[in-house]
Amino acid sequence: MFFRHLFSVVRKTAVCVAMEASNATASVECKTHNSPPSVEEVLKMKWEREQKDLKEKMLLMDVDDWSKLKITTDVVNKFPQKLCLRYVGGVDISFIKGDDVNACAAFVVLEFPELKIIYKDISMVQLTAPYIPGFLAFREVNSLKEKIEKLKNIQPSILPQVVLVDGNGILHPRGFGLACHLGVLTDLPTIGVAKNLFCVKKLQDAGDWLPLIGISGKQHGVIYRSCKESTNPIYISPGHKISMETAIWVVEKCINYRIPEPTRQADILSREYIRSLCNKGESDKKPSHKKKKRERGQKRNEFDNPMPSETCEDESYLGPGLDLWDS
DNA sequence: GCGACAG
DNA sequence: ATCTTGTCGC
Repeated sequence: MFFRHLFSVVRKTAVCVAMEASNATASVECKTHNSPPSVEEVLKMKWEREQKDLKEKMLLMDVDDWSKLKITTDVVNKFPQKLCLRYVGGVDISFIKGDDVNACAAFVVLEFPELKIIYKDISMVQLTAPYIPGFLAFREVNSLKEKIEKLKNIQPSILPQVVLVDGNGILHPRGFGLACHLGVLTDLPTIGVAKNLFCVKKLQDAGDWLPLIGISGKQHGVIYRSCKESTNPIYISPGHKISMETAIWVVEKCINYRIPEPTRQADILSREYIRSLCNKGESDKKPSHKKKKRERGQKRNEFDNPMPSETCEDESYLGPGLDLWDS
């Protein structure tokens, strides 16, 4: 059972998590009408409304047959393809060191359950919006959405039945992370898979706390140990048109290494592209791909930073009743 | 006032 | 996100 892999968090990333205020106010603090609002504050208020509107279209349940049946490897050929999970997508964006605008976006489709790449779309994109914590989607979602829409047009037969997104789903200050945003805009099931815990609510006052093994109410996501080689967990939350249970099931089936294959491949390919940019002429925007792959360089990233030995006493795994933040 | 903050 | 080698362990 994958739930056995869930473990209580004693890592530093989790320490900063705080309890959500019961009287949830807008997370964007409006200054008292003394100083004029900064550009960032204006953006936050505008984007917060947008998130709220889009969130109404979000669906947190399994809507497709494959997600209800969860037919696995051995019987996959005995059923009509419509009932099976066959195509899993992954998206990721990589950046150049000193460039805030130009980045490389990758969208891949893997065949399931073999997890082999059958489609890839990697290209440079322009990211104009700034990155503001809690509003990642406004920086990245358009580039990703375009690639998905492109596939809808040129080869809808291999359109992924679910897309894994690097970033959070409902595990988000306002319950609407990048995975949700992308899901609603593309009308595809999405799953958020983050490599770091995003604090849903900052510690407001001394004494504020958050039970990781929850108390009541809504479950925002799970902390998931994806493989035995790494104690460093990932953070899974449903994005759109998928249930918590199915989201975990999909991620589990996509694990070769710590990061599920769809997003891992998207990450590898976009980095590779950026790298070939640097090796090539700096003025040329269209570099020719070099087939040179650094087998060892990749491998390093696969097993990220092991947990410090002092924090390794986490034999306390969470049970199936895991709750996270209340909403 | 300062640090933290998915990617 | 990005800057970065070797190294320890199964």
